[in-house]
Amino acid sequence: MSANSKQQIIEAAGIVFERYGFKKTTMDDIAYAAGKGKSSLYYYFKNKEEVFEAVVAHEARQLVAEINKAIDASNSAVNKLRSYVNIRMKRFVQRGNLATALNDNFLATFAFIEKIQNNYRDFEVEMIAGIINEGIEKREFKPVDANFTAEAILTCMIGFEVPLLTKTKTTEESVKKINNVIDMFFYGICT
Amino acid sequence: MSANSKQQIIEAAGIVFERYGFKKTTMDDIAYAAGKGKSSLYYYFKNKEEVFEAVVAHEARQLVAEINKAIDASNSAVNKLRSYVNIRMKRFVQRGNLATALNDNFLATFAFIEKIQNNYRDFEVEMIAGIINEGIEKREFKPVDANFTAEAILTCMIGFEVPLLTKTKTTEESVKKINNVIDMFFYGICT
DNA sequence: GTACATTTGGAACAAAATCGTCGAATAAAG
DNA sequence: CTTTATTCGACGATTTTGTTCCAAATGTAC
Repeated sequence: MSANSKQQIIEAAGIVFERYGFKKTTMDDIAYAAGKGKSSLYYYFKNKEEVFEAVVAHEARQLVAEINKAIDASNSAVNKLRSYVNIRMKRFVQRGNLATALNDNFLATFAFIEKIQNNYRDFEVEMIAGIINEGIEKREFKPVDANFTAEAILTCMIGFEVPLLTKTKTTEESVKKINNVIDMFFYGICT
Repeated sequence: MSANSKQQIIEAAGIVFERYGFKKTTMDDIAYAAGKGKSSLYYYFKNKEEVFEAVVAHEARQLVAEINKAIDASNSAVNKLRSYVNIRMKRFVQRGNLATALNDNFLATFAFIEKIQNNYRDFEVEMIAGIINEGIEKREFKPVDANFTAEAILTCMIGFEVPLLTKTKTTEESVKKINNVIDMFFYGICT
């Protein structure tokens, strides 16, 4: 099982999925983009959905790396949280196969995406909670329940993703809106 | 035959074609986007290709209007020619169903597109020739054969479209390149 | 070299998608 | 009401697509 070939396929699939979405992308498309025969894909993946999941997982890893970098670059907890939200939203719209995956039945697709995302929810909560805890230590935030607050913020953010999935709105508009909400969180949290 | 419904379909089809290209777009996609039943499309169009042709024709008309506007706004013949080239290239990449129509067999698609475009070639030659003639009258250009020169410029421009069709390059890069060539034309033409 | 595991792709096939047609339903017009 | 324009659901024929199977090719260790 060459990790090289597998990665190659994942990256090729990422490009094609992003262009055409999940439904319209055929295994032939992926194979052609990866420079392999169609049946070779089945040596590395069980089916189309598994390829898609691998792509999403790969992009999620990239996203995490990017977020970590931005977080490290910020000094205050407030800025860390802000960077986190901004990057996450931007990514979700731009490079997101998650977003372009919608084609036919919206609810079915959304459930499909949600299932994949759920694996990362815990991770995200942990990350946000970490930032909040740091903010509490630094006296930037009130001593709230970090996990509970993190859950709330994340849920709120997911709420903002839904209109991004349905209507192809501008990122800016949504970022502006969500920043307002984040501000609300801050003014309720900050000492 | 409601011109309204037909136009509605054409515009919806334009959006879908632009997103997915000719091959990946189904009649269902178009119908859904236009808010009609699939079979209703066949009341207005013979088949998928005819819908596509109507879309391209529609966009061509828009392009012509845009070009005419820009040409009228320019004073010198040199600037008119430059505006013309810039708009044409930009359009070709951005809103061009012509460009996104490529999916599988490149040559077949190209032939398909070429066939449609040929109807407009004469028109374009005439337009360029008009600009050149004006330039000659105003002593901006040498008294060259306007039609022949127009043919040359157009052919040259089509040559620049090919890499735009194959590789998804930036517009800027191509515009820069073609502007260089246009400059070459100028320095060979200008008095 | 042989023996073995890894990797690839051609052929085949069932299931799904898709195009375009037909006829009936509905709306508009006269 | 009669006629005409328009829409849509259902259907058959054909093509596409997802997936499997198997043999060929390639690499690897002895």
